[in-house]
Amino acid sequence: MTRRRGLTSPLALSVLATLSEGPMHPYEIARLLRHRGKDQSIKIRYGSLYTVVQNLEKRGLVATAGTARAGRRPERTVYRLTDDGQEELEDRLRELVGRPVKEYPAFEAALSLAGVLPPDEIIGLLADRVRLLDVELAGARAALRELIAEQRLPRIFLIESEYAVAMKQAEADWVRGLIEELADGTLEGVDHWRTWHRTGEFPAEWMERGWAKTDRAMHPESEVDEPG
Amino acid sequence: MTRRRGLTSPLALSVLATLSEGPMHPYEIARLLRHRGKDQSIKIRYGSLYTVVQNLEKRGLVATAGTARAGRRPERTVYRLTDDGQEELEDRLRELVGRPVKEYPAFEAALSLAGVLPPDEIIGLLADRVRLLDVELAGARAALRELIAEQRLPRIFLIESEYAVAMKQAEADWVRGLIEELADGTLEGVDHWRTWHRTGEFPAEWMERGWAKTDRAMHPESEVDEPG
DNA sequence: CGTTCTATATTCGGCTACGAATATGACGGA
DNA sequence: TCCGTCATATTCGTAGCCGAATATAGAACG
Repeated sequence: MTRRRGLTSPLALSVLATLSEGPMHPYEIARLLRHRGKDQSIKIRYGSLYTVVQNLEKRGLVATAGTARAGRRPERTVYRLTDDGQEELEDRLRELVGRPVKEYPAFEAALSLAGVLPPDEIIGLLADRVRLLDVELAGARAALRELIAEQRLPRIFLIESEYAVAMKQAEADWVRGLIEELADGTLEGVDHWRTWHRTGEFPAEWMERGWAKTDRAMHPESEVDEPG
Repeated sequence: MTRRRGLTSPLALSVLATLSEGPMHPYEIARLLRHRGKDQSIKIRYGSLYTVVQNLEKRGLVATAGTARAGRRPERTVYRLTDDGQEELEDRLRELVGRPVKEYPAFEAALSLAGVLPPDEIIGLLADRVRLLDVELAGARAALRELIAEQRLPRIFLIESEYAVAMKQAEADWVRGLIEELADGTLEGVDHWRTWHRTGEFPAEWMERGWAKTDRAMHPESEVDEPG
C-alpha cells in the first residue's frame, strides 16, 4: 500500500533515469541531460530540480549516497537510485510510452478561441505561423544532419528529435490546409463568421439550430445589483 | 509601463474570451466553455478558475459588474471585460496563433529516456500505443461526424478538434514507422542498444566516438564521504 | 596579480495550480 | 412530506514550480 501519488513530472523521471547510470549530485544530473540535449525534450529548471530530488528522497526512490566537496566549494549531496526507484522508473516509462496522455497544446486552445478575431486576420496570422514553423524545421533538420554526419551520433539517440520534427511538419501541413479552406471559403461557416464580425450580429441562420438555442439558454440575463 | 507579465495560461485567455460575450460569473464561464466542448482543448479546473479571475481583476483586465443572488444561494460575483482586457485578449490571441511556442509533450520526454528499457519491450509498448491511438481516433472522428451531421454544427466551430485529430493521426503514423525501423534493425544503433541491455556493457564501438568521450568526461568519479 | 567572465552548486520566496470541502436549491420518487 | 441526489457556486490549504539571488572557484586577459 505504498502511495504512488505525484512526482509524475518528466523532470522527476529524467532524474531517476540519469541516476540509473550511477550516483550523482543534482547539478551533475542537469549537466549531463543538457550535454545530451535532453533539455530540448524535458523542461529542466534548477529551481525545480532540487525540490524534485528532495521529494524523490522522501518517497524512498532515491537516497543520499554521501557528500563530497572539491576545494572549498559548497558541499554537494550525491544521490543514488534505490531499488524502489529503479522499479518506479521502469513502470512510469512503460506507462508513458505505452499509452497516450491527454495534453493541452497552446495552439489548440488558440484555435478554439480564434472566433474572437475576424477570419481575415486569422489567415494572416496562420501564414506567419507557417513561415516560422518552416524556419524551425529547416534548423532542426540541419542540426540532426550535423549530429549524425559530423558527430557520428547513432540515430537511435535522436528519436525524440525526429519525433518533434515529424509533429512540427504535420502541424505546418495541417495549417497550410486550413489557410486554403479559410481563404476559398470551403470551410463551412467562415462566411457567417466574417459578416458576424462586420455587423456585430449573430447570424440569423445559425439562431435556428439547436446548439445555438441551448447555448443562449446557458447565459440567462440575470438581475444584477450595481456595485458601490 | 504597465507590466504585462504572467496570466498567460490558456484558462486566463478563455476567461477573457468568454467575458467578451458579456458579463458573467465564474461558474457560468466554466459552464459555457464546457457546453461548447472547449474543455477538450483547454484545461478547466474550478480550483484554478477563481484564482485566475481574481488575478485578472488585479491587473484590471476584468472588473466586477455587480453581485447577484437567486434565492438564498451563495452570492455570485459577476465580472465584465474592461477595455484593457479586450486589448490583452486580442494581443495574446494574435501571439498564440501567429507564433509557435516550444512545448514539452510527455511522449517526447519518454522517447528521450526510452534507452532505460530494452528495445524489444519498447517495440511492444509502442504497438500498444498505436492501438490506443487508433481507438481514440475512431472515437474522435465519430464524434465530429455526429456534431456536424446530426447537430448541424458548422465545421468552423470544430477546427480545434480537427487539429487534434490530425496531430494524433500524424503521431500514430510516425510511431508505426518507428516500430518498423526498430523491428527490422534499419535504425542505426538498435543492435548495440540490444546487446548493451543483454551484457550490461557499453558497446566498444561507440566508446571511440567523440560524443561518448565527452559524455564520460561529464561524470568524473568523485571521491565521496560515506554518510552516517 | 587585480579584474572580469564563466561555470559550479544550491537556496529561497512568491506565486500558481488544483483537489477537496463546503453550502444551498431544485427535483423526483416512495 | 421526507430523503437522496444532482446542479449550483465558491473557498481553502497544500504542494509544486520556477525566477532570482547567493556564493565560490577557475580561466583568461592585460
